[in-house]
Amino acid sequence: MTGRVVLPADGLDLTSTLTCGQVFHWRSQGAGWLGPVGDTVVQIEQQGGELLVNAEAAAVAREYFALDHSLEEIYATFPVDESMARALVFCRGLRIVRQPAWECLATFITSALKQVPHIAQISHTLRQRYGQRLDWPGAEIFAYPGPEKLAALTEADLRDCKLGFRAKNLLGAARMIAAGEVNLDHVASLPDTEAREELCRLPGVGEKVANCALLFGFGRLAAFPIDVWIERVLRELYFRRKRNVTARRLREFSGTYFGPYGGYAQQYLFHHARMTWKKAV
DNA sequence: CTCCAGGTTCCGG
DNA sequence: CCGGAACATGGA
Repeated sequence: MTGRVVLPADGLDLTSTLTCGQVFHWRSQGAGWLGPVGDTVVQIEQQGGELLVNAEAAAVAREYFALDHSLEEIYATFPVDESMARALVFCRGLRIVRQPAWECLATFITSALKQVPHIAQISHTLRQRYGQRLDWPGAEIFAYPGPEKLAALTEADLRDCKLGFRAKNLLGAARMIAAGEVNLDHVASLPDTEAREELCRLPGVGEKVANCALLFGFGRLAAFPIDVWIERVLRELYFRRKRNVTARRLREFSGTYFGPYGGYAQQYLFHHARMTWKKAV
């Protein structure tokens, strides 16, 4: 056990941040959490308005948990309506974290048509079989395998990790990135629209997965992923009793109505709906 | 046994 | 542009 450092984290809700479905590999450990961020092991625990973190991971944690995001300023941009207000009360303190781009993108490629626990299982299997073992006493922690590592595998290898039809997509994406056909560093330098188009060149990456990657892995806080849950939220809370509301219409609405931090609004609506609309998985 | 899950892609109106 | 169907796997 290494020394611990205290980070001021006023207004943070660590638990909802790590369990809201933006990231899938953190393990509950005592009163806190243990997991890798890139190739750094982070052991973290919230005590009131402070975070206790292992000293060598302090800088990584500060960046990852986006402690520089001013939540109150973000909340001030949310649209004023009853649904948004309920979600905010329920999720206050939830932060959009800054995930390493590749592992975020890859994880959401494997998320298609899967429940959250399954996504977590796939992530763990991939890490355990093909990721680098990180040095941490008393626990086996693995980094997410890089695109070059996955590119060298076969589709059968990945299907054996229970990826199903997603195996071909993850493999294809890894190979395109490993070959330099798509460069994630370049994507990071592009405006939102162009970055999204570039990501959509990868197999298994459509609007939704691209927006998840942009929001959670590229810090594009306006990106608004529309999945089955958010589509229900939009249709039932914002288009109640409206006929013929197309996907395009929902996309246009969500792209403007929720403002410059639409991604935050999206995650709050998503988490709130999932936790309160019965049978929370 | 049937249904659905943080979708994408391809196909026919 | 829009609605349907196929695609793997596991849990309810």
